Amino acid sequence: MQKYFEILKSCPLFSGTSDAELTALLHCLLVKVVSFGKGDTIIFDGSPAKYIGIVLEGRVQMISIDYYGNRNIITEASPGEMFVEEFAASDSHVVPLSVVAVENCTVMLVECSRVIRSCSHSCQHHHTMIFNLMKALAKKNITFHERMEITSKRTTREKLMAYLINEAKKGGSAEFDIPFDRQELADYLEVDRSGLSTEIGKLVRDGVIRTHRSHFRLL
Amino acid sequence: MQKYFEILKSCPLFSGTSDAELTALLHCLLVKVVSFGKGDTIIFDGSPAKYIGIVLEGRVQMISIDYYGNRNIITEASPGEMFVEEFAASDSHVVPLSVVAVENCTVMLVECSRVIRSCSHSCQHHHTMIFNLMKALAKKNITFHERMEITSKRTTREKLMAYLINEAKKGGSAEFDIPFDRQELADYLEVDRSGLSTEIGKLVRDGVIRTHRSHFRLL
DNA sequence: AAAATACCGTTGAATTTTCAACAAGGATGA
DNA sequence: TCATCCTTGTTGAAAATTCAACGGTATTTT
Repeated sequence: MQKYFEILKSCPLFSGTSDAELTALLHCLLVKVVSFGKGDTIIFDGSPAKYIGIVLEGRVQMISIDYYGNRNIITEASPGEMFVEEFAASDSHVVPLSVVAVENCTVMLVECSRVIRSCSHSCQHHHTMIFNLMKALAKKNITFHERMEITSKRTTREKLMAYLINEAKKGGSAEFDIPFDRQELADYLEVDRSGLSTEIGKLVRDGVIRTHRSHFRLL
Repeated sequence: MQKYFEILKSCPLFSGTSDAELTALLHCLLVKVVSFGKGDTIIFDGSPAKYIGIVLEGRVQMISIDYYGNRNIITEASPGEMFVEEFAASDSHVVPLSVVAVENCTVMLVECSRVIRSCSHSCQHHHTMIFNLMKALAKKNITFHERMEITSKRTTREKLMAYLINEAKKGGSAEFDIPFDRQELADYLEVDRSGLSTEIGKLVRDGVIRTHRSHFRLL
């Protein structure tokens, strides 16, 4: 557990918590640490929304698959980031998506009721965590707004450009790597993969971007 | 102000607050009550994210308009519901959308910093409000997931059916009114209005639905 | 190192959406 | 009541997306 201390301290849920406090909290919170192999499903669509997930190692994706088999990549989370906290924190008792491991990974599952309800000997920490959770939920909301800003565009080209410009802005550079392969990017942008490839080809020919695999450069 | 007491008590932010406490809080919170005419813009895209909005009368829509003039209706809020709280509660200092009055309406604007920071004489209330805000943000997150579940569908017909089935479920009846006219529904579903009308016509001919204006019935 | 697998770009046909324009039907207001 | 404005459905042409299939190239595994 000690080996994940730095990661946990970077998690927004524990922001403003000292090492000693964190140690105490981990005992109070009834946590589980679980490892998964690449491709494994960590949380199944429709399962009870009881836990807040925290990525400790590896990377996970939140996906949903519709009736026709179209996969929709909703978000992804890296070490230190939370997932499915919105479902655990609300009164919806079900997680309406699947969480899958895109690489070997280790996650921590925290019972949300333990986070939200005050316990006898560390009330101040629970107040802090509720505040942190509130902040994290607000931020996640904004992440969704950003995603919507992208996916609400009507054409593949517009979606792609909106996404790339946003990534460049986030990374602070016109040259960057994206966390998706082509199929994943298509599933994130909600478009057809071959159409996406075609559009990328056009953008390259038009001299707007350069790319190789997951590496992109805006010109 | 007294006339809005019942509405305010139904607002999730004040859940679990007594009349006396609410009166005290309103003094502490530095609120503004403002009225707008139909079509007025209540909050402009790009303005500072300082306030939490609460609808007291009328109805508001959160919209964004892209480079080409396409309107995107993101959510709408009725009396007792909050809006733009996700931006005020996070550290993003700007509201990335516009809030418009779809009919004459009155809203209350609460300085978010007053809600979040504890003040000397009513700390317990601030804890409660932070908790309530956390719950509300989690719920709003889920609302976005539901919307995404709809807009991520690839065809107009699928989007429309997903929307209608969801509305029927929410209302608990196969017969219901939607809060949109055709253009608004198209802007919510992120599709073309004429294409939407065509698709509605087909669904009616196929015997799947009946509709007149904003009234729908699933068969 | 070879084989197997996964990833990516391309193509053409079919489907769907978008766009512009128009007409009918309701609603609104003078 | 009449005139005007807004909403809705329709249509046809243009544009874009989807779908299926294939080949070449990288990556991974054996």
